[in-house]
Amino acid sequence: MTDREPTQADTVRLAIEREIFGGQLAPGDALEEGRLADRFGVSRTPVREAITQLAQAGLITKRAHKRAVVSQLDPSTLLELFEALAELEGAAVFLSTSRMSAVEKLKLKDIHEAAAKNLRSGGDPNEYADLGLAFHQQIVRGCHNTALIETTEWLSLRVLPYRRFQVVAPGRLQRNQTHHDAIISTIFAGDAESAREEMRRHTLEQGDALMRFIALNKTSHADFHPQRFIKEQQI
Amino acid sequence: MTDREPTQADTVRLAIEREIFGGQLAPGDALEEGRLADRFGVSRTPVREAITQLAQAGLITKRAHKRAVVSQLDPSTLLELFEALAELEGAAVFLSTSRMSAVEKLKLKDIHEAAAKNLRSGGDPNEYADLGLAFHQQIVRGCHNTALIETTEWLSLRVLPYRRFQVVAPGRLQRNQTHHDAIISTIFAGDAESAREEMRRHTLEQGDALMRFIALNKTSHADFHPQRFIKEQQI
DNA sequence: TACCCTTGAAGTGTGTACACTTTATTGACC
DNA sequence: GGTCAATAAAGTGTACACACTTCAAGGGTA
Repeated sequence: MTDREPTQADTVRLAIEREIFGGQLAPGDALEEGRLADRFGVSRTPVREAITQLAQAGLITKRAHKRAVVSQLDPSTLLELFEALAELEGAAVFLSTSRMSAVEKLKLKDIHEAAAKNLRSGGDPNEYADLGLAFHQQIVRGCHNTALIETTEWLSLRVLPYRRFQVVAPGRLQRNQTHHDAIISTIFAGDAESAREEMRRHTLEQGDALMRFIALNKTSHADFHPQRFIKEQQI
Repeated sequence: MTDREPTQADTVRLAIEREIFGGQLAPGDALEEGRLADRFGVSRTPVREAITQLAQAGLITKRAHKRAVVSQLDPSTLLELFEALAELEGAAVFLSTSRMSAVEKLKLKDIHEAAAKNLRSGGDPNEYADLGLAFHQQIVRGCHNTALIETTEWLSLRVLPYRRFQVVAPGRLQRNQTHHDAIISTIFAGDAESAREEMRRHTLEQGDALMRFIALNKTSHADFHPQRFIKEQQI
């Protein structure tokens, strides 16, 4: 949708994205064009362009003459996003069930089994989280509908800073894996409608679990810093 | 997602949008920053910003150091978009069935009946098209999930320049109305799953009809100008 | 003291200049 | 005449300057 060889605006955009996902920039933090320009050693022009793009992607929020801020997702918005995502991923798996190639299905199984192994051997929860994301991504991409894939991943991006989260909730991992078991079974059975239903329920529950976790761990969600939590609470 | 009081960049963006939907700017047309700046009496800076936003919205396509171009939707892309849209609108109506208020349902019925009346009395097909869009929009918004609504409307925007199209296909209107009948029945019956299914089928068929129309009316889709066709072929 | 107005600083929005990339054109060479 | 390289033209990407808006602090008035 954008460029071939990266322009400075792209470089800046990617850098800001990384900082958001990495937790250096937390939801609610303000982005001041001048400082960013200095920090990245460019002028304000490409910074402004990067901010515009990120705003359009929903990752940051911008109003005229006001500073841009990293999008703050309050619980109800988060719930809405997960509900929408559940529908989109459900739609994707519905199509994927009949459209994934043998190779793609095999790769999905590999990811799933790597996750199972990680779980049995008590491996790194962050690695498990990555495998979980890969699992979802592999299914979504299996629908071979670029528009649907891009839309789903666009939405997914917005909750990504929060999604890794569930790894810290006790018992979540095993339950998550059980869901994935069910999903993969329906896919291999070719039961598209059940696959959709399983996926919807699963993603919705991820959202619920996240909500509960937030409610338990913060009195206010105003200064809520996902990645920092991960670091603090991890084994 | 953007501003409160419109900045020049917003004004330009809206103007370009209107020209795209109005057909003055056809898919494939190049947007040259300098000329647009002159035409709107502003400098290139706000024009660039408008273009960036429109590119992110998918309405125009941009690559580094190349001129921006009004997005060209080839048939396969168009088909993908309609398939994705069918899933999204299906998801929305699934939720809307249980979430629409009595007032919202009434308004939906009003729109539907106005469309029926237009059809019986052989009214303006363009008005019918508008009512059709309103029908879909009313259902989508009934799901009360901002994320899902915005995502659906975002996707819908991309096919909008093509969607009005069906009005010129013979027999389409009546068939369209029958579909809407079915959808509205399932909603009022509270059968969410059937509503989803009806909606999916309906939107998919809209896409199919459009594809057939394009195939019939153009040897090449390269210089395909939606709104001009509407004007030429209308009663 | 409370309220409002002024005033300054900080930061965004836009105009303009220029460098760099792409594309079209010309002319030389085969 | 056709092909390719050099060159000019066009257009984008970025830097910088300045105007305008917002926000906060301070001072004057009731």
